[in-house]
Amino acid sequence: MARRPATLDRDTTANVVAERLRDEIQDGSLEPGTRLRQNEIARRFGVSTTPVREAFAQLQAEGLVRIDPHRGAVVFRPTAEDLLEFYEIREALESLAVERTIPRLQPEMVKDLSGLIDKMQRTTDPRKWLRLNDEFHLRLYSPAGMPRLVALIENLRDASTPYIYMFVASRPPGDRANDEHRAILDACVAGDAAAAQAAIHEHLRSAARDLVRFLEPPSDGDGAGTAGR
Amino acid sequence: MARRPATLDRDTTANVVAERLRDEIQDGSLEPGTRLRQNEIARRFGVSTTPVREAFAQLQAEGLVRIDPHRGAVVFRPTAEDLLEFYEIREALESLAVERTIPRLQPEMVKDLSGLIDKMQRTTDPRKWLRLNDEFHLRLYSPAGMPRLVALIENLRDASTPYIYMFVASRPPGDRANDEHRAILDACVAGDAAAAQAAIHEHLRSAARDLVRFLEPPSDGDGAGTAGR
DNA sequence: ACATCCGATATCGTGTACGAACGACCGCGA
DNA sequence: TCGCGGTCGTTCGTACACGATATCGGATGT
Repeated sequence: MARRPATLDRDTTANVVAERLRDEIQDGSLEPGTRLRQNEIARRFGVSTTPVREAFAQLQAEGLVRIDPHRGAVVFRPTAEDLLEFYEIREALESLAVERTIPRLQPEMVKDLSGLIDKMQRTTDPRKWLRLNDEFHLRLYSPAGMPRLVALIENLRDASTPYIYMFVASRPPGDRANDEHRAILDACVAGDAAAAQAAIHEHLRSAARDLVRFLEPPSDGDGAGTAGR
Repeated sequence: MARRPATLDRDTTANVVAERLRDEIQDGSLEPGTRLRQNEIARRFGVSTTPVREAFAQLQAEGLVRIDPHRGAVVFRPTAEDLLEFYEIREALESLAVERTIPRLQPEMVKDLSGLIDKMQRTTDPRKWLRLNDEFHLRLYSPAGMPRLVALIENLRDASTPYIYMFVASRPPGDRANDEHRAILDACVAGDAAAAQAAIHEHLRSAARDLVRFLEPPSDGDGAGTAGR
């Protein structure tokens, strides 16, 4: 059946399913904690269950869903501690990346990155802002010539994206992030590795602080607030 | 204790297939570059092809195999640069882990780790030595209370294990690694984070040096030494 | 009468078998 | 020698059967 124009199938269906699910998770269409039933997804995309399973596996590898054997897949819902851990790891990783980037940073790349910051400043749509944000960081690290490192960073960023999205959607992006980005870039241009790393630390720390504050509204007397997971 | 990270469960056959393949890759039974045909593997384990595919996906996520769409899976063969990159990333990650471990290190754990070093010193079997080596590092980092970080480190270690195995199998383990382990542990006991991190750096750097030297026999006029991959 | 425990049923994930699609290889022809 | 088409092998996708797990209802005991 599904005899679709094969031209667009340049990817395997498992990949396209994974891609669409990833988008839906990251922009909040699928909230953390949602249970993903493979039959339902398969029907929804007009495919069979096997590629859906493969897609689940991919997403699990990326940390976006969790699969409990014989029980199914749920959209991953990290705890506040998990998020803090992610950010600490990212501090170490992005610190290394920016250190390696600095000596190889080309002027044209600087211009490029600067343009990205400007564009972010003019963007109000959360989804677009997030995409630009990711693009800025990944492009910034690409001159380091360490593709695995960049991939790891990308994964970690993806894992917390749903929450950042919720946060950014709730209150406007704010200028602070833009200032911090500018500070990072300036330090890189100046060739000052220590300053750039410090700026990254500050950037990530403030983001983590915001996020945790956002996730844990002041008084939550433990209890079974969210029994999920 | 620290059982396998994500989904280890002898329950589903996909996991057991993945586990056995992982072992075979890591101890060299399956050399890097080998093409894995799902029918063959399925027959060999007496299962169907679907769980084999799932197993491939898991191993790809761990960086042990590479899957090209419509072409199949091959055991991953990192280049020398890839290995160097892994080790640089590990320096950052393990550095962070040991820093977080130090304030929480319990005396009994120290005794435990010390025992592991002794056992390694008495071990000549490469496979056993490797297993103890991994165990030492992962146990050392476990008090940090950062499970994701430990999982990342474990993945990176796994990715280079096949090569370390080849190296260790070719020439006896040597005492240097043991001395370095001892130095790391001593610094931790002394509560000297900086010294511990320096020791880790030294440990990883010397390992990386050995590995690269082993992979690239002296005179190789660049060229297409190993066109693989 | 209420709560608890237990068992039948339904639902969903897992594994098997088969057909379809794609890429690789070989031989034929110009 | 180089390009082209056919054939084969392998992977990818589908449909179905099995098994495990969760849910709901009923029976039992206090």
